Amino acid sequence: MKYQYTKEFRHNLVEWFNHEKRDLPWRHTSDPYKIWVSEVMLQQTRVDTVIPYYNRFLEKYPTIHDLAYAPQEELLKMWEGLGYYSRARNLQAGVKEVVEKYNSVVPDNRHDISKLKGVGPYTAGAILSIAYQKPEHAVDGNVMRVLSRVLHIEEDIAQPKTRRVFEEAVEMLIDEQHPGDFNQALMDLGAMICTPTSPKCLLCPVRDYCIAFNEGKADQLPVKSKKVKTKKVQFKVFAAVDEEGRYLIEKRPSEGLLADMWQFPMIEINENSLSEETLQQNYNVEISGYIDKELLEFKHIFSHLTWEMECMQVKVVQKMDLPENVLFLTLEQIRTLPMPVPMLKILNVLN
DNA sequence: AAATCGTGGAT
DNA sequence: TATCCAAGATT
Repeated sequence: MKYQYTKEFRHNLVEWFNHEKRDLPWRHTSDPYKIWVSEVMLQQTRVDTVIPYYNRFLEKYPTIHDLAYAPQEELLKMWEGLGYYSRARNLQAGVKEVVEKYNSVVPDNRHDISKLKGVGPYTAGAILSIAYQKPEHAVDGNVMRVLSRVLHIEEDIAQPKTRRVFEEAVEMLIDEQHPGDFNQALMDLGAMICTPTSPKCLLCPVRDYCIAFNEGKADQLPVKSKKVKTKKVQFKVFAAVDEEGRYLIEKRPSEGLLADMWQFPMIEINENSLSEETLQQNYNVEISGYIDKELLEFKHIFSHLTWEMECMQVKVVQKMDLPENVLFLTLEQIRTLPMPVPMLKILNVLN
């Protein structure tokens, strides 16, 4: 874009934002901690999904100190259903570092803030520009889509190295007087006008400066390579209840998928062995009978894999030594533990 | 660089 | 039903 147009572009964009921006909870604060929480929750997550989580979370943890020393189990319960649970643990680790190393003041420069757990290039720029009015780029999917059209950039936005192209574009265009509004304006424009499909170009405040619109190519951008489809894994899941109504429950490992979340025991279906036998061996219990062999059947789709679950309710007899991270608990107790959505589905069909 | 890491809504 | 995808970060 020619330099004499950049001034009009940023003015029209920010002016549009001032009139049309959405009223969102995190837009009623300038507390860097609260901005931080919102930005982490919003990573790969829709605004409508985040809003109730954000409100509950900040009611529970009003200050950075409240979050820094919260019990991890409680923290994960607050995050339950939001997904990408490492975000919660990284956020707490980052917050704790700010409390202990920076005297509870969130750093106001990219060098320091980028070292915090869970704070990548986008989140760093978002906090710096929105909370501290620093002229820093904050390039997310919206920004890449909008600018790929405005500037007619055809690089594959699925390629990691492409982000730098858009960061440089923002550095050229950004309103240094209102950097937070400018960055949020690009994102709101992407969410409300310059949408992935059927962009509302006739309502766009910057269509005069949009190369793709003026060439009738808005719907052909951005260029994004496709991803592979999910792999399928089949499990037998056991609601294994003892004579006192307590269920076998286990905590997942602290790394990898659904880290530190609790689940009913699940055995990957194997051609060569019975899942019931594996359950008894792995958990050192004895199945004494079936209550419901077809309690529930469903599939749960993650971003990169699909779980096909066949759930059954069985009677079990406890033995002496349970493995680590395995407990027998009542349903009431289990409901206080953080569980992933597929396990909540099973919990919901038990009395 | 490419995989991993959740969930629910839209098309 | 299938696919995409939404304010990404980590490894």
